[in-house]
Amino acid sequence: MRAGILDAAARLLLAEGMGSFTIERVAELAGASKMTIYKWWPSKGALALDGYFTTVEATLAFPDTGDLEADLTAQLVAFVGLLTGTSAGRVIAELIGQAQTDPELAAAYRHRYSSPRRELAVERLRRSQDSGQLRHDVDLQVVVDQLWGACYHRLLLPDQPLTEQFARDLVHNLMHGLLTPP
Amino acid sequence: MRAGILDAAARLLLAEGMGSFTIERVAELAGASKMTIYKWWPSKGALALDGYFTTVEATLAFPDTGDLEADLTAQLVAFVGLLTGTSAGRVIAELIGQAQTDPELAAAYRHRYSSPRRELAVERLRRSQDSGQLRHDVDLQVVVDQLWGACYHRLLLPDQPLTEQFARDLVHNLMHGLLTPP
Amino acid sequence: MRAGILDAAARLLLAEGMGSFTIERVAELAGASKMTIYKWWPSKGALALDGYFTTVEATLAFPDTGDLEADLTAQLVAFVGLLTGTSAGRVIAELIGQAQTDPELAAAYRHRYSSPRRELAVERLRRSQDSGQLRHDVDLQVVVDQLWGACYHRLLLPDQPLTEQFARDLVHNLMHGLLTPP
Amino acid sequence: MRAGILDAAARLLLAEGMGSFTIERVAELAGASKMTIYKWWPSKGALALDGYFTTVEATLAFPDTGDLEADLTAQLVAFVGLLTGTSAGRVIAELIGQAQTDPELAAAYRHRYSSPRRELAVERLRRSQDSGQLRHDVDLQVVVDQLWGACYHRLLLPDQPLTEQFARDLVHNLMHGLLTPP
DNA sequence: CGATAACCGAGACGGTACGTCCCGTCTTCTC
DNA sequence: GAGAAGACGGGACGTACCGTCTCGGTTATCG
Repeated sequence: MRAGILDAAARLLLAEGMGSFTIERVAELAGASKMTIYKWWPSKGALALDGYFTTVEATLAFPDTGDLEADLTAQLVAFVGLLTGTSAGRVIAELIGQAQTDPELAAAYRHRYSSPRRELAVERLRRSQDSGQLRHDVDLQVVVDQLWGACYHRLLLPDQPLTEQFARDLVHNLMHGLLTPP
Repeated sequence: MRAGILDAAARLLLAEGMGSFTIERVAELAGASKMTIYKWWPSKGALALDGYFTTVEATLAFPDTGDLEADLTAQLVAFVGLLTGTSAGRVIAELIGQAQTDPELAAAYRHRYSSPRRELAVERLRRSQDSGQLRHDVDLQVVVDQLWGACYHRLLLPDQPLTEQFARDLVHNLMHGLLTPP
Repeated sequence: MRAGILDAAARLLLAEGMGSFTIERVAELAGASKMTIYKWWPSKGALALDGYFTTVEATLAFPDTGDLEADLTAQLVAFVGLLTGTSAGRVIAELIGQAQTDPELAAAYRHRYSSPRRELAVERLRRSQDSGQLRHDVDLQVVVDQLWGACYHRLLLPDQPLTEQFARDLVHNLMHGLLTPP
Repeated sequence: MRAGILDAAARLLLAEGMGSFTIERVAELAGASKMTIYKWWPSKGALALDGYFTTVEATLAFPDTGDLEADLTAQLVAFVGLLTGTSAGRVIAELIGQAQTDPELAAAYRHRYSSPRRELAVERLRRSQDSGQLRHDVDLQVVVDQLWGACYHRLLLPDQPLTEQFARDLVHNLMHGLLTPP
């Protein structure tokens, strides 16, 4: 029953987005009772998130070829591709949006998705820092916000397009700095 | 009447957040009819945004002392201060959240707030680029995402704290790059 | 809209009885919103009663031919005919049943139906008492319970059948007493 | 287990009335499973009735002193006392109310309570009829409705109060008739 | 200056979804 | 192997807002 509900939730979410995502419609689609849903998920956002990640489970493994710049670029290009090439972008944006007024969803998103991702990235960065490639005084968490956070920014506040070139620029800018070399 | 409605909207928004922000409650608070509100605002998000900026109108002028790094740091520190020191942070986060499923609000936010801000920042950056301080191959819009976008990231997905040090790190990282100098 | 709702309520009540009488179904049948119903009726029983009497409005005028015994018999025979010959019997029984746990309905039933009926009967009886036909020490309200109340008893607790003969017996017993004349 | 369930049912019924009488709450109170209850009682009304009579078991034996009028008066006064002096009145009213839409309860009430009571009364009356005190053409079942039925009427449709005097009047009216003696 | 139009408050209305409660059935696990 | 524990689909409850829609009464403009 849990599986059926999650499946129905994912189907509804991908087909119609959070705007039409309703506990009643999920229950109907899943042939389940609303009570059953309320028993297991604290909010509709939490259900949407759970349904989304259970079926989609984007794996985006983090490459480590030794060339940090290439690895980061590859990862970010893939991330941008996911956000723009599939319906994942809209769904993630709507989930994050919902999370702003749904603490349960916010917590779930953090524990389930965003924290582990940050950690993966930090680990990869730390290896380069340990090998002396990156400066030792750099707070690697900040780096994450300047790369992936920048992508989320363009996803959520789409003033400017989210392109592969954007992903490449992010890495290049941050690696080499903006200042004209002396 | 417009003024009264905007005032009521702002009061409600600051007092209870988007979760309780309802056109009916705004109408009641303002002593206005719902029809009047619908006549002037296309969605509750647009009203919330309008109410917020009409009363708060954060001005955050962009300094230009000639020292780009200092100017950016000052600006970002002030921005972080706004987001964390007042109720503006929560309100902005909830507005952006709402905008994910409210196209009217998204457009309004873009035209009214985020685009002009980007442009101000880009102009300041361009002056430094023109003067040769910044590399000429840098896309300045990307820089905006790597500074302000990173702040929004920590606002909307608060895995990591949004501190003054974070703001300083953003500028330093990006200006000088992460790579260990040869 | 009130009229449409009352009509729908009456149709549902007569067609399916109180068991299926649901505010949601009335709303659906009437093409009305549940809120509209809740705005005007304090309970589903009150709505059922209102719907019932608005459309049925049993008039059962009280005859006064001068012959009390004949008048009472005629009235009671007609009453029994209404209770057994139409669907009114079941509906009234269910309304009274519902009223046992629905104070709003109980009050409505009393003011709207049962009190005026008692009064009509008492008036007719009083005329006979004034003319000396009935003993002056008789509490006429008690008489009502011994005639109509007895019918309700057989309606609500159907151990014994509710027949025309029963109606006739009620009047005869009470008029002449049970004791063997000396 | 049966005993525990009946006890819980009775406690709940007396404490909160039929409005809050729920199979789930009885199960919880009794520490029993709902299945167990459904195995033994066909409806919640049947359970309520069973619980009520198992613990209360009003005995109200029927006196026979040879003086019919005194016996009937004593019995009815006691009956009215039960209905008004204890919580039995409300419970019985609610049970009869529930029975209007619960056939299982209606049947149970009839077999368990109302039929035997009628029979007791009829037997007492028949003895007086056999002894020539009562007229032979009187249908004794009708008499029951004109005495006890009248009390139920005032219980279920409380337009007029249910008093000891009422009980006395019932007997006197019916015994002696209403007509002014010639 | 008085008629006439626009505007706006008030709030009713059909809807949709909410989150809760209880029904009657069922499975599971324990004693 | 009976029974507690409780999950489950179903359906109604009463509430909150949505966005649309009349109503009147008050302004404010124009004849």
